[in-house]
Amino acid sequence: MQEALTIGQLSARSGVAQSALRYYERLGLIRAERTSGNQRRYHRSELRRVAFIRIAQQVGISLEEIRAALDSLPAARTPTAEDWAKLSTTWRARLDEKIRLMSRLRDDLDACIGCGCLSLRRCTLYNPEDNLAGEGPGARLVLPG
Amino acid sequence: MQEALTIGQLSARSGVAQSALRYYERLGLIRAERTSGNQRRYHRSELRRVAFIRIAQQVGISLEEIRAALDSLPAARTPTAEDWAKLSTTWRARLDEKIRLMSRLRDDLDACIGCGCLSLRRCTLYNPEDNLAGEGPGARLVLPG
DNA sequence: CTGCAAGTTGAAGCGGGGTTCAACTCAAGG
DNA sequence: CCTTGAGTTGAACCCCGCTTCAACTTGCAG
Repeated sequence: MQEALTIGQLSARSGVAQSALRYYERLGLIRAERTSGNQRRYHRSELRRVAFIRIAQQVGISLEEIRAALDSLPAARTPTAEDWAKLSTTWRARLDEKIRLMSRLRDDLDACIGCGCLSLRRCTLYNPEDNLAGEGPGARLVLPG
Repeated sequence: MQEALTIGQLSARSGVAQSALRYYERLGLIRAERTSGNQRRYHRSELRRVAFIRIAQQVGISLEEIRAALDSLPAARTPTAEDWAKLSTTWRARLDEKIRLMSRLRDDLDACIGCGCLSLRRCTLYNPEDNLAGEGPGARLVLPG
């Protein structure tokens, strides 16, 4: 098993179920060669792809988006450290954005806890873009009773 | 429309589709009285519940969990500011935890970008609990080629 | 050569979070 | 009244990310 990994090995090493690996293959996220007997054999570099997929998922990226990103890797050669780093960097930006949003949500929530409000119309937490303004009487800042 | 809201009004004010509101009702997340002609009429406090639901969803909480949390609200009276604040505070903790996890993910990703690695076995990013240790040859820290 | 674990496939199922549809009924203004 | 828009229902459907199943076939150790 020096060169190629069986699906069982890839699964054990990556912690991803075999069924999920086959599913990823169907979606074009990973690739496998076949033995004469039609069994999958994975190149070691697929380990890295799988790792990348799981990490991206944790960042909240859909499999379709991940596929698109992976498609940008050079097909001709095994991706280098720089190739991966480049992709990771774009994930890093996504992560930053997510963290930023969640932090804001938290801060807004703090403000709302202060007044006990969860006002739909005024609360930045629920209505960040203020796109429901001018709706008539509207919710009040403080609970009626 | 001083006292009760129709489903159309609640939908417009909350930005949540009518179908979703009916769905939430089926799941026991919100309630409605009925007119003599069987139409839903929502108490204004339901606006607040809906706001709460959407916020909780953004934090990544399932509808079932949200239902459980909302069930802890006093059924006998309209929830007060303090009731909401108490719930919000527990969400705040969830948010903190999520932010903590994502920040760690980001820091780990930074480290990995530094070395170009996405090693399954060594990388804390992918294998935080180190639960795959001792798997044989294993992935190397630096890409083979 | 045999026997058993490991691998193969397509189709179906699942849980979450809804949307869409058909076939009605209600409410309210002219 | 009558019309028209708003509401009602259950059932069916959708997308996502998988898992499970049945019915085989391969690979390899003894």
